[in-house]
This record gives sequence, structure tokens and C-alpha cells, in this order.
Amino acid sequence: MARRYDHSREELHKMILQEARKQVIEVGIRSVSARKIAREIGYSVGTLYNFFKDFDDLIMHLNAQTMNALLENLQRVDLANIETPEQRLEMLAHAYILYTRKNQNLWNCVFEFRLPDENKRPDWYREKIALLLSLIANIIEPLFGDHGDKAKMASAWVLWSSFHGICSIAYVERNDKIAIETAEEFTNNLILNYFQGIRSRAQK
Amino acid sequence: MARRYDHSREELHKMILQEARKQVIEVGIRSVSARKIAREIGYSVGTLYNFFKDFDDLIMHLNAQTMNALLENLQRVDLANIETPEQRLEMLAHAYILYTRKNQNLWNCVFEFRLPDENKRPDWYREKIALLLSLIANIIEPLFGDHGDKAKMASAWVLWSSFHGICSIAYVERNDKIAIETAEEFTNNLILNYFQGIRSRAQK
DNA sequence: CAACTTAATGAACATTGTTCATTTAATACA
DNA sequence: TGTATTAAATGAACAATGTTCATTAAGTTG
Repeated sequence: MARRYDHSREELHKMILQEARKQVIEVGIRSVSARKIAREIGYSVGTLYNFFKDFDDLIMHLNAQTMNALLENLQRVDLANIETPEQRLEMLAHAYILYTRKNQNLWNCVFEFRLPDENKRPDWYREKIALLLSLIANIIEPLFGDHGDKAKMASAWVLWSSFHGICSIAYVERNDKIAIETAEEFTNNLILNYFQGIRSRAQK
Repeated sequence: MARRYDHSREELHKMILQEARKQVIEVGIRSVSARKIAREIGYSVGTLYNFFKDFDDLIMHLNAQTMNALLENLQRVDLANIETPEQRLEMLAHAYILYTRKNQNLWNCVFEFRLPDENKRPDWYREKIALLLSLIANIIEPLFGDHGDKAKMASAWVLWSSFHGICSIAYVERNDKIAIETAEEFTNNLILNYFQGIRSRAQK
């Protein structure tokens, strides 16, 4: 059959990504295949290739969604009544940890799924990272003077990649509760000391 | 043919891992296969399975080698005449960055190659990590009093996982020179501020 | 109702990890 | 020396993978 119109083009596109998402969550990227996705949504393999260039492309689209969801979570953090930059960044880190741990297979998929050709990382990726960085940059703004824009962005980079590393390692071989506690302890440790360092170095 | 004795058991074992290493370096883990390794060393696929439980097991052995090489590199860093903990850790980070960037495909293989069953991470992995941590712990020792052992180990954890994250992200989409410079800039930034934070918080 | 266009299909192909009965060569023993 | 035993290298076989594309069926248009 063809042109079944059981579902519109857009619906089908969404269905494929939804099913991919579901399977990555359940069994991890290494156990997901094009055929399994197709079977589960009731279409044939070939159909997936009418929507995505190849399997990597499909996964890259899933990763875009994951990054979006993570970012939305972070942007939803209410910092209105939080006084110190330390506390504000701790809350952001908290949200980051919660989302990435609760969606660990999806998050692994984003950061472990290396494209064969590293150099061709898509634009949306760069954009998401830039957004993430700006969230941190805004929070640490008060620690830097008007002329400290470069130093501020450098610190945002350092903090984010450190969060990333801390989570990567804290999540291994731990249950949810312990993993989250560990990641929080270490990110808070980092924030406290790093901020203190920035502050006292600024006074000289 | 069988029992060819072209090579001893140990030689063959070494040859397999050597060839795997060579191919991972050249094309990355995603493009390495059991058959290609076998073909290149002049044996059949089946032979690999006389030495390793499965392909994951083979790669895990390669990863053990990589971790060993990295550790040896770090242990070889001469800190004899280096005064401050800051400088000492900067030198360690420098060696870490140099090795992991120059052997990027091998390093990716260690950290991105997730076993299907996460919980069964082999013992050697834990040991290597412990060794790595102790290297850092020794360097930061002077910053902590006699009773600061727990705080010291926590800081070692924070620093190492942050290095890991910084490198992970600094290496993406950059050539060797820029990648190394970026990673060094950020690790130094981290070390300087974090140490300053530890120091000034200790005075209170 | 015929012609056209679109998209869903699934057989086909090359590769992958993995197994295991078969074969072959070295060794032990007579 | 000749035979039996043992160890190990083999590669055909299997199921599963990503990917392609000629074929087919179902809507759309005239």
C-alpha cells in the first residue's frame, strides 16, 4: 500500500521520533534499530528513510529534541527570589542534574553518539550550547565588572563543562538517589569554591 | 589449518589487541569490526573468540591498556621542583590533556563505550580511577589539614571529573592546537579559582 | 475514467557479532 | 616409527543491522 494517509506526513514524522525516543529511554541507543522502530509504529523500514537521511540523522533529530527539553527545563527554573549567584547557579545545576539523570539514556545519546565525521556538527547543537552558556553567564554576571565579558564567558564554559563531567562520572554505577546526591554534592562544592575564588581574586 | 604456531598464544593475544588499537586510532571505534581485525592479522574471525568472550570484552581489554598508558604518562610527570600545588596540578592537567587529545579515539573509546549492562563495570576500571584520584589527592594535600581527608577526596573527585568534562567539550570541532590550548586555558582557570576558593574558605 | 503523482513497501545487498562442527597440526604414547 | 590424543584455527551458517530502490498501490488531477 502507499499513500495510506493513516497519518499525515507530520504525524508520521512525529511518530518515528516518538518511538525512537521511547526505545532509547527503555533500552538505550545501542539496542535501538531502524527496523524495530518501523515495526512498532506499523510501517516498513523504507518509510523511515523517506523522512531521515540515515539512522544517524534520525538520532540527531532525537538529540535536538532532548536538548530542547533540557533547555526548557532550565529556563523554567524560577530564580526570582533567589539572592546570591551561588544559590542561583546551584538551583540551575539542580535542575540540570534532575533532568539528565531522570532521562539518562537520552542524555547519553546526546553526548556519546559521536558522528563519524566529527567536524560536521549541526548548527542547532551550537545554538543550544550557546543558550545553555548564556543561562550560566547571566547568573555569574554580578561577579564580573563591566569589562569582564571575556572572563565571564570563560567561567561559564568552565562551569558548564565541569557540570557535564561531574554528572558523567557521578552517574556511573549508582542508583538514582545516590547518583543525584553525589552530583549535587560535587556541583555545589565546585560552585562554592570556584565562586569564592573568583570573588577573592577580583579584590586584588 | 590449526595449531599453526606461527605465533604463540600470547603473541596472538597481543597481536589482536594491537591491531584493534591501531584501527581504533585510525578510524574510531564505530568503524572497527572483529572481521577487519582478523583479516588484518591474517587469522579468521573465530580465532578472536578463542581469546575474548565477545567484542565488548575485546574493547574492554583495549580500554584497560589505554587507561594504563594514560596513568603511566601521568605518573611520569616530574613534580620534583615544582613549588605550588597550583603549578603541580597544572602540570598534571597538561599531561592529561596532551595524552587524551593525541589519543583521542582511544580515549573516546574508554568513556563512550557503554556496556549494555552498566552495573558490571570491571574492577580494573575502578582501580585505575582510584589511582588517578590519588594522584590529584596527593597534589592538593597541602591545602587541607590533617582532618580534611574527606574534603580532600571530594575535591579530587570534583577536579578530575571537571577536567574530564572540560576536555570532552573542548575537543569538539577544534584542531589539535586550538583544542589543547582551550582545554589548558579552562583547566588552569578552574585550578586557579578553585584553589583560591579552598584557601580563602579554609581561613574562616 | 484515465493519467499522473506521491509515498509506502519489502526484497536485496553488504556487513555486523557470534557459534560450533569440522579440520588440521602438534604432541604423547606405543 | 606409527598411531592416538589433544589443542586450536577455521569458515560456513545464522540472525540482525543500515541502506537502497524498483515496484506497487493509493490518492489527485484533468
